[in-house]
Amino acid sequence: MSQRDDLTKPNTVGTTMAADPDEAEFLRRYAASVYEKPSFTVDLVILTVRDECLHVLLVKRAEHPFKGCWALPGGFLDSHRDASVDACAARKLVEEAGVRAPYLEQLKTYGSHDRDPRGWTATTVYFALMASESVRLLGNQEEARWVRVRGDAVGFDLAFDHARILADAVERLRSKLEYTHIAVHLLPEEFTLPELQRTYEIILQQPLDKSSFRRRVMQADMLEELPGKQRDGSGRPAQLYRFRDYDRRTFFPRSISRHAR
Amino acid sequence: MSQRDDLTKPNTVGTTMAADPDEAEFLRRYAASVYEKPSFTVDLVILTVRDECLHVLLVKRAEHPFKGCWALPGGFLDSHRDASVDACAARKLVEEAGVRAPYLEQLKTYGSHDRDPRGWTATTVYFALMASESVRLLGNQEEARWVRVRGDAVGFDLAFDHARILADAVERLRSKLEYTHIAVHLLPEEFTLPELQRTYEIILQQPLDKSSFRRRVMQADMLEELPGKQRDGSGRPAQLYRFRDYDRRTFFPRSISRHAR
DNA sequence: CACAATAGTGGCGCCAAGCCACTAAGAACC
DNA sequence: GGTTCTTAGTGGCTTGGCGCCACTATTGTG
Repeated sequence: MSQRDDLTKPNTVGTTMAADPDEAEFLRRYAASVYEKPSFTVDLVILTVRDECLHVLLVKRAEHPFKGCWALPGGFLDSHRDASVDACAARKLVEEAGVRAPYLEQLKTYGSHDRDPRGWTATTVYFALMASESVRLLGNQEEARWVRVRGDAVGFDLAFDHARILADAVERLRSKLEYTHIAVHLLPEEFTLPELQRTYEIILQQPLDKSSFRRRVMQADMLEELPGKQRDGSGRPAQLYRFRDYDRRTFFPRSISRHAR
Repeated sequence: MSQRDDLTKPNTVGTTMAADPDEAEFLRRYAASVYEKPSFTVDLVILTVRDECLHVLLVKRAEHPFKGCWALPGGFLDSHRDASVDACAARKLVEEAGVRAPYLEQLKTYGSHDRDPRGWTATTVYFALMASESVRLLGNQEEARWVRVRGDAVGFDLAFDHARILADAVERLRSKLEYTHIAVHLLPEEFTLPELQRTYEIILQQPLDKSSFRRRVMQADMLEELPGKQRDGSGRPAQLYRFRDYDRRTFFPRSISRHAR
């Protein structure tokens, strides 16, 4: 405990500091931490399903470094406007994608001296799910675009460590899909069971059995049947459902078994 | 996309900035984010099992705010010494608890304007598991102490939002115990199956069936039998085992069913 | 009216977990 | 030395959810 550099900070320095043999070392390190706080940003992995494929929202960087390169949307936390990291993520979601309140969850924080050529940065990454129908991109279409995700990557390089971050987000989405309901956030409010199953299949990249899937979903009692409503296609129309409670989290008793782990 | 305050930063300002109607607004917000970066710290929830109870390592704060209050160990990231947030957490683990390489996993990042009375701070929290036998507390015993966790809290107030953080860490530990092997990190290298089962029971706060537990663990093929070795007590001696591969992550095919969810 | 296409149901077997009774091996006590 | 206590370890039956697959239902189309 002799080398603690804990939450003691600026305003109290000099007031309650005891004369201590380690004081010089303490102050040296303290000064360093004060004057070289890492830059702190919040980035978003915004995912949706369209055209039978998982897509991620990317923006083209207008400035160096990685100028012209595609990157995850995000940016500096504004301590004046953002009451919390969560609030910052919600703000950026609105500003970048013009979306009301889809699923938003903190993924992980990435920070190192070399992830940004300009020096030490930390970014807290959130991942968001939304229905492709509810997306209206604001601003210049050339700056932001939905990009198809194949496997756990897009087909080209991303700025910074964003490729790694995207891969982590996709893996998290996959593993959560195995035992939770969250795929409903990738669909519009009203949807059919075959549509929901197709969404799971697209993300898990594996066909699912119709009967097992229906049993699983219906036993979880998470859907509300919309009486009389049906959606037609080329075959028999399918019953429309609505997700019952967007706040409740439903866990399935077993994971969907995946052949290749 | 008109209000992006992305990773553009100091050294490039003025060099590649285009004359833009939003430039004034951009610079105002940019300046704010540069001069008011939140303080960035790393805190640790270090957990162990001793005396049939979950314990967390707490330190007594020597400085304001919350002077004299118990808090999670942690402190400022030192951008000179810490190559990454993970490295910072590993360093603090050694400095605070004098431990080599136990289980260490990022939990979550907490950041807001009001979690610290001095202003905007963000902390990335890690949680660590270790065998109580391998713990040797360094420094003054009055500054750091193992504190019993009842439910998901200690019996008194903690500094900052550390009570909430502790509760989140305990919940994460519980949910991970339901489908992974990680409780082995709470035991010494050599242990018996009843000891492992007892560890699960203590953390899950629920008795487990011996037969089911043994089947589950043995089918996962994660333990190595230490031939001839037995540990004796008051009854029949139990077989000693060693965890086979500390890097591999084993998932059980089904969760342990918990009665009260 | 047959047929294609998609939605939805039902039944069988498997597998891991719950539950519980049983055996195994040592210590303590008489 | 045998009985009893205590804890370790095994085995068998039941249960519940999922994989699998066949079957029915309801629409459009030629």
